[in-house]
Amino acid sequence: MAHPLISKLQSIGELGDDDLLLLEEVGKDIRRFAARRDIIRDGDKPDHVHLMLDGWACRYKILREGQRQITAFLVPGDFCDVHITMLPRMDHGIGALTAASVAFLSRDLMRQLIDRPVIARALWWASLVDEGVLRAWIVNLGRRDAFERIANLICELHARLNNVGLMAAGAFELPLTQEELGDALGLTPVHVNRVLKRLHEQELMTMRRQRILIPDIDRLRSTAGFDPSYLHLAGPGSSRERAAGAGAPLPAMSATR
Amino acid sequence: MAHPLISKLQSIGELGDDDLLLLEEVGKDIRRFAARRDIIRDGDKPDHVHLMLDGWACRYKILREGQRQITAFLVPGDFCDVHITMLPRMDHGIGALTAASVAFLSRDLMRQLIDRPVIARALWWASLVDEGVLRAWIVNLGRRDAFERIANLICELHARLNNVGLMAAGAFELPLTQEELGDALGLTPVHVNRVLKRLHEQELMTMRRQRILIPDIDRLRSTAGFDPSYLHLAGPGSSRERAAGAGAPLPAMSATR
DNA sequence: CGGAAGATTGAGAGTTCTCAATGCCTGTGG
DNA sequence: CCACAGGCATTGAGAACTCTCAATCTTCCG
Repeated sequence: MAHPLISKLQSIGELGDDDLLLLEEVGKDIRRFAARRDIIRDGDKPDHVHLMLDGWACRYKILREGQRQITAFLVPGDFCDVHITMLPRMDHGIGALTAASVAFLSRDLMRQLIDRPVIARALWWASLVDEGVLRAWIVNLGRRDAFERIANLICELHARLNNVGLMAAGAFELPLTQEELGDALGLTPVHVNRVLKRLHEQELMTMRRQRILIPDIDRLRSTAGFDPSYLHLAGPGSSRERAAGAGAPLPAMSATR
Repeated sequence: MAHPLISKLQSIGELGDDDLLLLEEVGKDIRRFAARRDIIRDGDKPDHVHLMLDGWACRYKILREGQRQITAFLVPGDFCDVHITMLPRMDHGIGALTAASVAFLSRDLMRQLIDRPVIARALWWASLVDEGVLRAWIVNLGRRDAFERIANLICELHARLNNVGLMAAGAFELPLTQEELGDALGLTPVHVNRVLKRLHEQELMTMRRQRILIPDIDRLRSTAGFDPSYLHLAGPGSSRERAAGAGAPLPAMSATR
């Protein structure tokens, strides 16, 4: 069975048979984490690379006074910590938001993956997109009020999930409490609640029982001022975006954060 | 003459003679930009990779109502847009903050650089650190008030500049107006001004004439709650931090900052 | 059915923003 | 060398947005 990483890489580049063979190795060591459990802690020096196979997780950092800031959401196909291939230790933690399955890849396997040009290239693409997502997150926190902020995050998740086929007619699962949403957006849970109410009243979106309903995505996008270009998703018409010059076959899809 | 990229890479890894020879090529096509000029615009599809050689620049994004959010400061040795090696177009702009010299590297040269294992590895390290800086930026915007926010940014710049020898006894050049500082921190220039005044009154730091004075960096750090671990700087004793296990040649690299 | 976590709602306090006026500095032209 | 213009820095006052503290209601589960 094709795991999420395979789908993700395939949506970016053309994988060869040997690539696929190697990628099969990835599913060999799988571990499960319960919801709200840490997958990796700040300061850890993991000796495996972790890959999300199922469930949601988030990157987060805890400050002095115990406040938490979430810096990214991880969904199946996202790596938790490519960092540790190069950096000495984790500078943030990763926690499971739902029950989750995580593949543990040995350093050796990771190296083999990276030695495959097509895979390496796809991973690089994904990492650049992730960086764009981080920048968008900064813009969201720095320049938008709570209303636009929430709407924008939902638009982003909508776009990303839609892109990997996890969307059903204007609705999707969002396994987050209002508090977690606040930790991601730099808001208190109380304020998240009030703004959510306002979004609901204006019929822009509804969050109920870990589920998001969006009656009219275009209207939500325009009132949120959402511009998906940073996700570099393949446009409907555009067969696929293409790097300006070089002749690399590399399209879109996002990931992480 | 050794340009900033060489110093930067050398501080990360041991460069061979052929590496150095290749890096000499980097200085062949240099262009200058006046202060406040765009180096690259949002949406551009540059066919060269740009490298900062001298001066400061910033990544930024302009929103609907014209508000600007700065997402990174670029100093000599930082790449402006490794992205375009893979992604189709810029999803943000880059502007010179001071007069700046920028090296233009052809795609071909860029490819040759990436083919060098040591250089690729160093670039990848830098890119991972940059990602950590982006996450720290998010934490700063999401969970700190204006006072800690400004103090933290200054602490970070202090640490980074100190690390590359651009610091002189508790003081350094910061070629930013209060408005630009606000654009980086998600604050209005008026509020930046008031908080700067408070920081000055408490003798934590002074910003005057594009220059930062820090009487006691440890005090500033502790009141700011600054934790430099995300910069992964070489500790004084520790020759260099080192990845837990292996050392492999790797591909990618990413951007700047 | 009882508990506990999460969602709601109200009231009051703080932080940050907006609008505006004024002061300071630097570079230019006379 | 001095006057003036324009950009930036300061300061004041009031408005807006978010937060804190608390109480109450719902929903989920054992």
